[in-house]
Amino acid sequence: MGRSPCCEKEHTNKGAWTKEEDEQLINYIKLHGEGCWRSLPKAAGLLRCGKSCRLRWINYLRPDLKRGNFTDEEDELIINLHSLLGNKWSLIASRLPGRTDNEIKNYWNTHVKRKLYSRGIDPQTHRPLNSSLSSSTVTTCSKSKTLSNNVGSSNSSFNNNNNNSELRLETKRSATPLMKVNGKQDSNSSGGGVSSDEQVSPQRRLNLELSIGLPFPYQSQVSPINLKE
DNA sequence: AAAGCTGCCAACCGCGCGAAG
DNA sequence: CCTTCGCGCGGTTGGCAGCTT
Repeated sequence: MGRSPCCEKEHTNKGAWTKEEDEQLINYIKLHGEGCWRSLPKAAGLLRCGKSCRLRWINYLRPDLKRGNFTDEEDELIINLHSLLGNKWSLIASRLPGRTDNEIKNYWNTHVKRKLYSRGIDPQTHRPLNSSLSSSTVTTCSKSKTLSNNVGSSNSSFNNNNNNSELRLETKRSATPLMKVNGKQDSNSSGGGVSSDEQVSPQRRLNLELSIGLPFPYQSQVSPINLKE
């Protein structure tokens, strides 16, 4: 339906970024800040689509990225947040400075799920596996790809299954431009989105007053999430 | 030593949303 | 209002590295 592709595909590179491309992108953003991703590649002399540039910057090149292993605290935080938010990786990432949604998503699919399974917890519902055995097949998948397909990806299954937790989320982007790191705002706030302590207007505060009646282990640790602390 | 398998992660894709015109 | 544009998100995939047989 007439949606034009995000970029002219003819003359754009795809796949892994080269060092040169990285440097070009970094240099350009240093000079001009983030934003206007669509026009950035041309301006920066990159044969990439804007989307690709944005992703590369956000997920890999940003100076404030932590990288390295997740700590146990981060693990638990991710689990708690996921129990509240489901697969809202960007929201979860906004609570973990220096971590990106992509990174957390990958980490969830590769490590955390397994960890939860080993604790006997269904990673989608955050309830004991027994209680959700009927709905979610606990396959001991031998392939990671099938694992992520089987267990991971369905957003809706989280929402549907999790009927015990009364989620009151305003996760619409209108209410949560959490990660708005676009040009105008500031180029510092590339800072993983959370640094936005500064100027979160009341309307823009994420209202995650979550009243939750989780049957399982996290309720004691769950506190209302409010991005402006 | 080689082949096959598994795990991981960077990057891509499609779509929804809000803003602008 | 309606349409178009651009951004950002979540899901998925390709390919490499490490491990096992």
